[in-house]
Amino acid sequence: MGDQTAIVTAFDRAGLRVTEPRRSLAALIAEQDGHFTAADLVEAAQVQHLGIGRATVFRTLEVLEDLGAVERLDLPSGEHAYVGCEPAHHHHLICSRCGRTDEIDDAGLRTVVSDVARRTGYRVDDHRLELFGLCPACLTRDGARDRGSRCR
Amino acid sequence: MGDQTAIVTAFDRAGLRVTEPRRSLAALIAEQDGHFTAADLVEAAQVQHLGIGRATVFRTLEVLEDLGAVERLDLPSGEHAYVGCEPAHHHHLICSRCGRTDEIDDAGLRTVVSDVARRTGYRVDDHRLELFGLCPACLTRDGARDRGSRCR
DNA sequence: CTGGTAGTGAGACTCAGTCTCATCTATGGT
DNA sequence: ACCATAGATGAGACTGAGTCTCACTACCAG
Repeated sequence: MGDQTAIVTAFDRAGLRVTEPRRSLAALIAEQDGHFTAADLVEAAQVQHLGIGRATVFRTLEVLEDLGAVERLDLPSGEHAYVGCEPAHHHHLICSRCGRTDEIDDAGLRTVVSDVARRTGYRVDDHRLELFGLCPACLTRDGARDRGSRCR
Repeated sequence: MGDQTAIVTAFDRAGLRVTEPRRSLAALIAEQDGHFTAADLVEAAQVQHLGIGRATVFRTLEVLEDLGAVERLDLPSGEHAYVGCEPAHHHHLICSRCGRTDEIDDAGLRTVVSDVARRTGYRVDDHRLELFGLCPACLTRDGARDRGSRCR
C-alpha cells in the first residue's frame, strides 16, 4: 500500500537519524493495508527476524505521529490503531469487517464545527471524526443486509 | 451535576437488579462534573469507604454504556473517559483545560456523513465526533490567546 | 576516521482492564 | 414473611499495552 520512502524522508527532513530499525519499520508500515496496531508491528518484526525491540516500535510510532506520517485511531473496541497517511488534516472511514481505511477530507465538517463554536461559546481547537461501516467490497460480498445508522 | 435517580431507574427498566453498589456508583457518577475515568470512580469510592471493588466499577460502567446512560470518550491523550449523558444520539464538546463536557446534537453532521457515504460507496453504520477546545469560562479566565484550529 | 550523541534492545515495571470463583443479596413466587 | 435462585459482588490473580532505565550501538558531521 503506502510508500516507505515517504516515511524515511520524513525522518530525514525532521533532522532525525535514518537508522536501520527505522527503515525496517517504514517498510513494515508501508506493507500494512488498513489500520494496524503497535502489537501487529511487533509481531511482524518478529516473524521477519528484524530484531527490533518493542520499545523501539512504540517510540517510532510516537515520533511518526508527531511528524504526521501516521495517525492514531481509537477503534470502537477501545483498541488503539494506526494508519499511515498524508500529513494533512483529514479524517478516517474504517471498514469494521476487513479493516480497510480510507481518508476523507474536512468537507462540510468545517461548517458544522464553526456552527457549534458559535452556538456554545467554546473555542474549538481540535476535532476528531471517525466513521465506521462496511466498505463497498464487504458490502457486495455480504449482500447488503440493511441496518439503520446509529451512534457508537 | 447529573441525576442519580435517572441511572437507577435505567437499571430498573432494563430488568437489572438495583443493588447497593449500583446505587452508590450512580450517586458518584452524578456528582462528577465533566468527564471521569474508571480510576476516578474507584478512587472516589475508596475515599468514601463504600467498599466497592474495582471489578464492579468496570462492570457497572460497561452495563451503563450499554444502557446509554454513560458514554465513553477517547481523550487525545489516549485515556478512556466517561460522561454521564442522555441516551440519545449526540456528540461531545470537551474543554481541554477544565474537563467540562457539553453535549451537542447531530445537526449538520448527518448531511456530511451521508455525503461521504455517497462519495465512497461505504455503508456508514456508526460515527463518532469529538471536539476539543476551551469552554467560555476558561476562555475568559485566560484572556483568549489566539491559536489556529488544527486536527489532533 | 573518529567522537559525540541520538537511537537501540532487553527486560523490569506500571497500570488499565479482565477473569475466576466463592459468597452474598435482590427479587418473584409462595 | 419466607425461601430459592440467579444475578451481582469483592478479592485478588492474571493479562497485555505501554513506559522507563540503562548499558550498548551506529549514525553522521567534522
